Amino acid sequence: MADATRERIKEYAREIGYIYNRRAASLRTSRSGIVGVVVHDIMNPFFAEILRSIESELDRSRQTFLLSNHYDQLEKQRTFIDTLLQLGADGVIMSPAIGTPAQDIRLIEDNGLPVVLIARSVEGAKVPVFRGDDAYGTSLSTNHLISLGHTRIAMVGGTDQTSTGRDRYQGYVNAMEKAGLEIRPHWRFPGPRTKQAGFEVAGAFLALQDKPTAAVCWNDLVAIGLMNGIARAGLVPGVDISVTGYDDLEEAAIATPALTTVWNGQREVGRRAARVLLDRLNGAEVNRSQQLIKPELHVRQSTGKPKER
Amino acid sequence: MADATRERIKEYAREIGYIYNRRAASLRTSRSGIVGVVVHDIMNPFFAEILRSIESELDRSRQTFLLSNHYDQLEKQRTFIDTLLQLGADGVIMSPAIGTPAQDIRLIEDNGLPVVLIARSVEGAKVPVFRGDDAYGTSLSTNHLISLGHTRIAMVGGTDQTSTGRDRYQGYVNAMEKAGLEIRPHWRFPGPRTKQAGFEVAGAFLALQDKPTAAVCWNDLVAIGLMNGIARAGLVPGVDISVTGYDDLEEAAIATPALTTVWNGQREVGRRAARVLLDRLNGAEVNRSQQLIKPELHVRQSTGKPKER
DNA sequence: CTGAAAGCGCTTACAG
DNA sequence: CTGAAAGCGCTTACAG
Repeated sequence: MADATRERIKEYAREIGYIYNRRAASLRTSRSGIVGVVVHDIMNPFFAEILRSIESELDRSRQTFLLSNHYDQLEKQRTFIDTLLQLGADGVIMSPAIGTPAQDIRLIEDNGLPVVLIARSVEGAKVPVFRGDDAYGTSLSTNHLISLGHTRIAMVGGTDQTSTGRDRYQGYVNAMEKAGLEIRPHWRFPGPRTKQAGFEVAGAFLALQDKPTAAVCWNDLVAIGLMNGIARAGLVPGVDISVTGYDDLEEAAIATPALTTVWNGQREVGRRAARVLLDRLNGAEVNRSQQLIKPELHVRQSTGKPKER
Repeated sequence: MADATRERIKEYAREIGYIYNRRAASLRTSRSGIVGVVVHDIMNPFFAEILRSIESELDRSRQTFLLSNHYDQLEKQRTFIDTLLQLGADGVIMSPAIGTPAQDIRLIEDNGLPVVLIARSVEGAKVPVFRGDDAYGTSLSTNHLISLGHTRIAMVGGTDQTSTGRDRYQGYVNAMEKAGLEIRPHWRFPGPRTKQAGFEVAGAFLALQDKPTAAVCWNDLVAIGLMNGIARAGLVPGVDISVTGYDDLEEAAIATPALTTVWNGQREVGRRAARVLLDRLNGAEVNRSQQLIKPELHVRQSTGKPKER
């Protein structure tokens, strides 16, 4: 068939409103052009920034992406994975829910869907993982505070239930120990990773007898919430209490005061994860190991010398 | 077949890893269980809050939702709609991109997908619309500022290209005119609806000879950005300059100072839009008119009496 | 009531 | 090289 004829037919098809049926095609070819993306919560700007770069990467390969939040509920995650399998998705990018067993990852792969993990790893799962080097990251911010002269430093937000949480805490502990500083258990405020949570910690934090002069926060949201709480109590963040964040969201630079934080390479994580998945879809053999993206400290106005020594 | 037998078979199917093929089923029944949701940008917490309530509503009916951002690009929106048609989606909930013609909505409906609009309406499209009463909303915040004694009031952020933008500006104009106050063109700062944009307006705003004592902002993001900019310039928002937001995001209550804003019923919008779509999917005849959700003023600390008269 | 057959709209392997 | 047929995995209408 001549190209001109082909074009004329396409033109005519468009005219009469023909719609290509992807279900039928997919049934026949067992390729759907759908990639699943599962994260904790798209309302979290950290994931939103990752999603954007995944989106722009997948767009180029004309893959449709199917998004879901699992809110750290294994059940919700499994339901979504099931939906992906039923729809014949081609692959999955996921930030696994807390407690995801390696077995769940295996099951997806056994059903023919390549998996790429982001942000969190799963012990024992043999798939590519892209995440920041969290322990290194919090050691950067903790060391920065130590070098300013702080000795009583708190850790606010996060949980021990994720690899990220454990690593970020470890980085803080490493830096403190290396500097010979004391780590008091009640200086740690575990909790959700939201502004609201940071805001709510402020009261307890400021009421401590042996009140720390600085806080390493789990992420920017917690840090901004904590700063809001400190400001609400009539103190000045960055002057009375130094605060560091994590992620370097777009918002960090315009917070008041501008937030000292750790750039976590979310753009990079999304882009690389999407590319590796596309490579796997094209049958390429890829590196099934953990790829740590090196974080960087961005110093702004929320940290300064301690007021009292 | 007895129920017990049916259960045993299901059990066995699960055991051997049987996966129900929804593409095949959908090909046969022409029902896919997929609902498309298109918004401007999921990174915007306003849409994120709407999406949450849509999600929880659709979850109950076991509908999968396929999400996409159009970033106000008609082309991106059309591509996504095309994908939905090809996948045989059952319906669409959308916040239409700027410039969406009624024809585009018709085309979707003609292909058998019921459409429900949220947040914005499309002139001439005969489909249900759920949005806040924007003109009424900004008149609430403007009147609040007027009653505090402000006479020079600016409008920051937004665009005339959307029904929402025009209505919010109109509400401000109405309130100003009713109070016999002057509306100066350079007191209007149109612009994107982001924190960044609000932050960047602060400089020009504060440099005005006839500087307003208050600003009605397009949404909470713009308001929080503007407040950050005001604080960065050494002034105190809520004392030196009064600021109002719009939406009442979760964040508004923990901003510094806590933001006076207009609750915009995003939960309500999402919930009702999802329900009406589900009703349409079940063949029910629904009200194809615009449903305005009545906004409410939430007064907090970012507004006060004008400092100078 | 039960079971085999037809058909949804594609793609691909195969016969002519 | 071209065109008709088979088949992906379901559901439903129909014959027995």
